[in-house]
Order: sequence, then structure tokens, then C-alpha cells
Amino acid sequence: MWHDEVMSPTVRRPQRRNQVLSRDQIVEVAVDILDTGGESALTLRAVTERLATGSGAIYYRVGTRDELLDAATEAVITAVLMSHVGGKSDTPSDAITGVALALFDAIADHRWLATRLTIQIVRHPLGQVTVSIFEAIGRHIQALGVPQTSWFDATSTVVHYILGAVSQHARVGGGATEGGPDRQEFLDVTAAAWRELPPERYPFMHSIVDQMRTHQDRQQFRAGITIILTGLPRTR
Amino acid sequence: MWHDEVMSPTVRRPQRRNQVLSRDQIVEVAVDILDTGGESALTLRAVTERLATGSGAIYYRVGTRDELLDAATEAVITAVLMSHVGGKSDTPSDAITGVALALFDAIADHRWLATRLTIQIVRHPLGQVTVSIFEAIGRHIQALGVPQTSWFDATSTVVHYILGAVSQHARVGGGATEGGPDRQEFLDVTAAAWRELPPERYPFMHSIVDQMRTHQDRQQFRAGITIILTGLPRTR
DNA sequence: ACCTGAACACCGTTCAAGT
DNA sequence: ACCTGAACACCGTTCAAGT
Repeated sequence: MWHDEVMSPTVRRPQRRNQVLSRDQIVEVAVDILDTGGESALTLRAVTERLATGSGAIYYRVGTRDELLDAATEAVITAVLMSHVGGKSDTPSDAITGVALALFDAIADHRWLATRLTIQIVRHPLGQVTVSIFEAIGRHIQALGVPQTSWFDATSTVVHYILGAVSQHARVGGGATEGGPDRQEFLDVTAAAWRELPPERYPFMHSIVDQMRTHQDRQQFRAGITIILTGLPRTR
Repeated sequence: MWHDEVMSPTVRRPQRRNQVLSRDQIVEVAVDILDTGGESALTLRAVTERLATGSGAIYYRVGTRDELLDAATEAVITAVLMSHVGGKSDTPSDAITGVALALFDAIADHRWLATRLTIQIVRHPLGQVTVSIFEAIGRHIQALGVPQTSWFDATSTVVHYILGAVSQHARVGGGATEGGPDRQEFLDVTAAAWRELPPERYPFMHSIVDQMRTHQDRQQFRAGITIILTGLPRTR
């Protein structure tokens, strides 16, 4: 039982890291903490405890807590987009929808990501994260037959739609269990609340309450992509 | 000099409020602090100092700091949408564009709003703020000739686009001075950075760098609205 | 009913000191 | 060069006490 500790003291270093701390390790742990406990769980103390290090080490490798959050966001987004370079046999429309759905699913898997993506974009509107997403979408905008003068506007529209849509669905879906009972209960409660709204001030809400109660997030998200792709200018 | 204080002691209460604190007052002060110093400036201590009260009063009238932020968001959004009920002579397309631009401008005036709008929507995806925006847009979707079965999807698409687009432009524009030198400098720096990207990995970014450098935020935002309205299904 | 404000627990960040 | 961790300043929240 206790032999191990005594007989091979060089193999086991029970308390502290014996390797240099890497930036990637820190970011990886951060993502894990965020996935488990949400943004409020990511305290510097939680990170240093998991890594058995001091707070200064995080500052040395990454920077402030905010920069750690940005790094985690960039890591997740980059990984998602990386895994979507293949599959070239699709039509341009399918390819765009594929990238969009990959981002959609990433937000479902990492609920903290919706908020952080917005913050990232507010602060670095044309930074690495935006660049990656633009490139992944824009590539296929070209192939779609959109005239060159409209490439930037067209790609912006698709990307902005994805970012906005993804925020709203971050909570409704609630992970992989798309049709779970929690979701339907939530929709029912919301439908009831909408029916309580004064009809003369909110006629439209009353007219869509049934559609809202029965809608599917993923399907609605795709419908939006289709609407935008349909509206893009084409050269033919 | 000192007469006033002595002669009319009931008129002047020098140190403390003599009126009851209202929820609206608190929210108003919160918005003002946010506009001046951003989200980080909104501390409970800053609010209580401005109102010459104690922290408990805020909790009694509003709740936590987060609820205060939500209340500020709701107040601003509601005010913006309220001021857009008139002008019925527009075409439905113009009306939708008008609401969209009003929200766009609101974000420019209240830079903290982009982030907070996302957080609000992540936490209360179908709450009051979403309801107000949906109603303001949805009304005109009907008039546009979109078949009833698509009303919810169509409105969602427009709203999600607005929310996403507005986030990215929160910083680039930087308030009312749309064409300020700061902005052009920022675009030039970004363009230079994009040109440094490896062309084989980012061919698309290289192809749009000039468009990005010369684009106008507001115009691009409108272009997106137009694309979506064009793509909506119509009964005719 | 409404407000006060001291007290508490917790947090991000720094930096002199170590190796 | 890289890491440690005590110390600091600051923050949101609570709650017994007041009016």
C-alpha cells in the first residue's frame, strides 16, 4: 500500500507539478471549469488549485482573468472551425449551414460561450476569433456566386445572424437533450406568459404563441440561414 | 451666508434625501453611470454614493447588481422602441429598417448595452426585452406579405441578425462620430494585420481587406437587413 | 414599510522573494 | 526564466438595527 511512495520516490511527486506550466494547460483547465460550473466558477483561485500553482503563474503565462476567458473562447472556436475544413463535396449552401450548425452546437456544449463570444467581439471586433469565423463562412460565399463587391457585406450578414441566433438558443436548448421535458415545460410557461400580455399592445406575440410553443431551435436556426442565403445577390 | 440654514431649517435637508427612493430613480442613475464609465464603473458603492443612500436600499428596491443591470437594459430598450411606434406611413420594409437602426444607434449611445443585451437574452431568452423587440419587428413582417406559418421564423431571423450585428459594431463606430479619425485608424491597423495573415490559410480575408477598410458600419448593417427581407418567403 | 451602514466572505491583481 | 503565495484594495451581499 504505502510501498509505492517509498520505493519509487523519483517517479511520484505527490504534491506539486514537476513539469513547466504551459499556456495550453492553463487554458484547457479554464475551459473545463467553465463547462462544469459556468463563468462564475472560473476564479483565479479555482484555476491555481487545479494546477497546484500560484496566482502569479497564471499572470505570467496568460495575463488577467479576462484574457484567460478570451483565450478559452478562442481555443474552443478555433477547435470547432478546425474540425470543419473537410467535407468538400457539399454544395456551398450545405457547407455554410454546416459551419453554422457546428457553432450552434458548440454554444450548446459550452453555455458560457455565447456571452463571451459577444464580449470578445465587442472588444476585438475584427480580431482572431472574428477572422476565423469570417474565413470559414466567406470561402463558401464566393462559391455561391455572390458578386465580389458584395462579399464582405454578405459574409457579415451570415456571421452576424449566427452570432445573434446562437445567443438566444444558448439556454433554451440546454445541451444535447434537444427535446427534454425541461425545455417543453419552459416553452409552455413562456406561452402562458405571452397569452397574459395585453392583446391590443402585443397582437403579434399572440399570433405566434403557438408557433413558439412547438418550434424546434435547430430547425428554426437553419430556416434563418436559408432565408439569408436566398436573399443574397447572385450573378446568375 | 449662514442665515439660510438657520432661518428655514425645514426647507433644506442638507445631507440626505428627504424623499422616498424610487426604483426608477435608481435605474436612471445606473444608466447614467454605465454611459459614463462602462459596466465596470457600475459598483453598488458608486450607486449608493450618487443617491446618498445605503446599499440595502438598492437591494430593497431592485435586487442584486445583476438585476440592476437587467433593469437598466430593459429601460433603455423599452424607451428606444417606444419612440418608434409612430410613423405609420412607411412601407413595412422601411419600418423594420427603422426599428433596426434605432436599436443600432442605441448601442452606439450605450456601449455597455451590446454585452448586456446578450446576457439578458441568454438568461431570459423569451422575456420582456425579447418580447418588445419581437413585437416591434413582427408587426411589420405580417404587413410584408410573409405567410402566417413563417411569421415566427422570419421575425426570429431579423431579430437575431440585429442582435449579432449590433454587437460587432458596438466598438468600431464609437458613438456618434461615425467617420472619426480613430475609426479610420483602427480600420487601417486591422487591414494591415489581415494582410499579414498567411494567404494560403486565409485567402478570403485577403480578398475582402479593401472592402473592410472602406466599409461604412451603418450602410453594411442596412445591407444585411435588405438581404434578409429579400430572402423572406412571400405569398405573392 | 423603508432605509442605514458596518461586517463578512470573496475576489483579481501585484510584487518581493525564491529557485 | 519561471514560479510562489502573502498582502492589498475592492467588491457584492447580508442583516441587525433604526425610523
